[in-house]
Amino acid sequence: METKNSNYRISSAVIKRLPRYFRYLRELLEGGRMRISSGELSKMMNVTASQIRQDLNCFGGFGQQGYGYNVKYLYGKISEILGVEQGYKAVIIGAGHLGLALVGSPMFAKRGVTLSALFDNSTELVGGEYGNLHIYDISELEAYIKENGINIAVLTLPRAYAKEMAERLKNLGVKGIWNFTNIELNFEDSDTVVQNVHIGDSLMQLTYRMNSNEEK
Amino acid sequence: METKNSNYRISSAVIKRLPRYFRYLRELLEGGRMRISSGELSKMMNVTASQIRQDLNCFGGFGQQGYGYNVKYLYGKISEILGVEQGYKAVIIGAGHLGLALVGSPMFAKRGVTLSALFDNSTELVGGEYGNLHIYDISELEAYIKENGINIAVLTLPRAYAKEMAERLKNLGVKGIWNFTNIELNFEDSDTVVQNVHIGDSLMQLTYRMNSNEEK
DNA sequence: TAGATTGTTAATCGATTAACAATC
DNA sequence: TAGATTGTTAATCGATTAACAATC
Repeated sequence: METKNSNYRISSAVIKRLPRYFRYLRELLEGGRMRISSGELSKMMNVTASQIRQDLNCFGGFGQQGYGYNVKYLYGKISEILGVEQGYKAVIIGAGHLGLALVGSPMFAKRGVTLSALFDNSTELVGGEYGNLHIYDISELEAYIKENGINIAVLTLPRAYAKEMAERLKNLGVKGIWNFTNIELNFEDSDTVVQNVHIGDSLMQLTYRMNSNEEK
Repeated sequence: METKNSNYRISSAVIKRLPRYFRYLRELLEGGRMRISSGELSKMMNVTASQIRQDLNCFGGFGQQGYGYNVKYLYGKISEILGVEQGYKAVIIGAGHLGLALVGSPMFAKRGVTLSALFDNSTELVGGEYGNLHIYDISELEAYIKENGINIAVLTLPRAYAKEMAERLKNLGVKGIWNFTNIELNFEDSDTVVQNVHIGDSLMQLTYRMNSNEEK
């Protein structure tokens, strides 16, 4: 990427905000908007204009004084930063409801990730199709991943299998694991990164807020 | 709740960490562990002991000098803070794969939330059952929610319906909306709280990290 | 040119960590 | 009592906001 300062570490506070910029810019783009100022975007997103300018400047000067930001250009830059242009390829491991829900969603396509196949260990499911994706037996995992250059594995299998499966995937050279089991996986110092999803934590934030609302 | 300082605002940094404490404490409890020190917990969780003590002290002195924290007691306190003891009752709106995946998960039960029913607008699904839950027609929503004292609605319906449905729920007096559609809902100054889940943001964090890993 | 808005530095604010007295 | 570990204050660190010169 030819953005500035590729070396110094971007704070995780900034990283967590990037996907939200991506979403808002996409909407602006789809709405046919050509340009946007940090001031106007800040109102839409309920953050300060200062923060937006600071965040973007971690990666480079994407705007123009007196003009603002070109929506299409900025969207492209953010996409680049987030790896959307990399054309990552993913498989889903576990063809239960959650796996199938993910197949049915436009989320991956919008983010430049191509879903390639499903895997399961149930003989009932294996051999079937869902949303144009074939469901393979889990024993075919090694061959499939190597042949198809898969970078990402989505874990939607029972948590009991998660750790073992993650190891297997790391050894296969899969570079990203998106983990929906409620286990916290992590590979320190590995070049396989794990993103743990704790959907229950979100439910807890909701109930916390409901609860503290009530006290007033 | 009889914890200290119920009045002053807890920072959102702390709130976001609470569910993780809840998870770790639960595991300790299930493992039969009686007590834990901030030092040991900090090693398990990869945070500083200082942070743990600070976080817990926002709500009260749950430990004991020279001893540490009683696991069961602390778990109880955290549960209280997070609203787990409130016995919230939830319905799921949208009986697609995502909705059904949630029904099948122990997540709600573990967090003190009782799933009560599913709603959908598809005549094929309405009248059916899934995981002991009845699937009602969406037209029955008003009556059902009032009769059954539902506090939480989980939105797993197509995003096009989300905004309208959220309004409807707010007017029905539902106190919490857990929104899985990719829309950002918010009710300022309402006593209905919305928790937006942006699962795609998590995917983007994964691809960001994969991408920045590659640059090295 | 004048107006607008960025990029960036400096100031502020808040969150994290360190340290230690209190106390079990 | 001695040892351990909390609760809490103070110090540090980092993130956010404000301000403004640069510049389109």
